[in-house]
Amino acid sequence: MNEIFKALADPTRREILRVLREQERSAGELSDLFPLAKSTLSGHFNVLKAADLIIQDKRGTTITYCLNTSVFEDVVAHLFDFFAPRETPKETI
Amino acid sequence: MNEIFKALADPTRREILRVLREQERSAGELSDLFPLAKSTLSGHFNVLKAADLIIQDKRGTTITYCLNTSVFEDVVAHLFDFFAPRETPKETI
DNA sequence: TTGGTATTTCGCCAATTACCGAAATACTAG
DNA sequence: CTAGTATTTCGGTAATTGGCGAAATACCAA
Repeated sequence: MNEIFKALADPTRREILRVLREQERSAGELSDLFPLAKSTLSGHFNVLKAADLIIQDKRGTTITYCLNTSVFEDVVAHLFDFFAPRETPKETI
Repeated sequence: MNEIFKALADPTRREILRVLREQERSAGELSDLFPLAKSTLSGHFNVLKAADLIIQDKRGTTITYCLNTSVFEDVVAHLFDFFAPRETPKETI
């Protein structure tokens, strides 16, 4: 979970996730949307992959990334770790 | 919102929030719970304060910190920015 | 005012991070 | 195999970050 929060700390990576929320895109398409070097974007993809926030799909020389929404609940659950009211434990009964 | 995600990126700060979720505590009490220099903890409090994640209450020489749960919904809402299914826009109608 | 306690600020350091351009890798049509 | 495209890896840099100890600040009882 630390990886996820670390990944979300960077605004560019959050923007990448926002874009992928609309639809999956190739590395090239993503790089066209950001004023950054392709190598930089590649590094960001690695961080997001390591955090399981995106999924990579290789087709020939093209790599497509899509959002991994299944981690969403995990993130929210962990947010409850420090944001939920103290009465939460009882309410779960 | 960038401040919040930046604040949440550090495990120590997340732990601080977890502790404050149980109950508010003074800077000294918090520092007793972490194997870190008081100055380091003070730095962490500053980050959390800047992100509006905690609220500071001064009483004499004692400073008490408590969790600011009102930002929780904001955080979750922003999580929807990149995690919500693409159908969300319609469902909000 | 002094001394003691509570806490923050400051200066320094090592590690990490985001960014870049060049080089390398992966793939494929011709 | 070659050339071209797609993408990543690599090495370098500047900025940021988390940690520390010392100094400074804030407060208050005596």
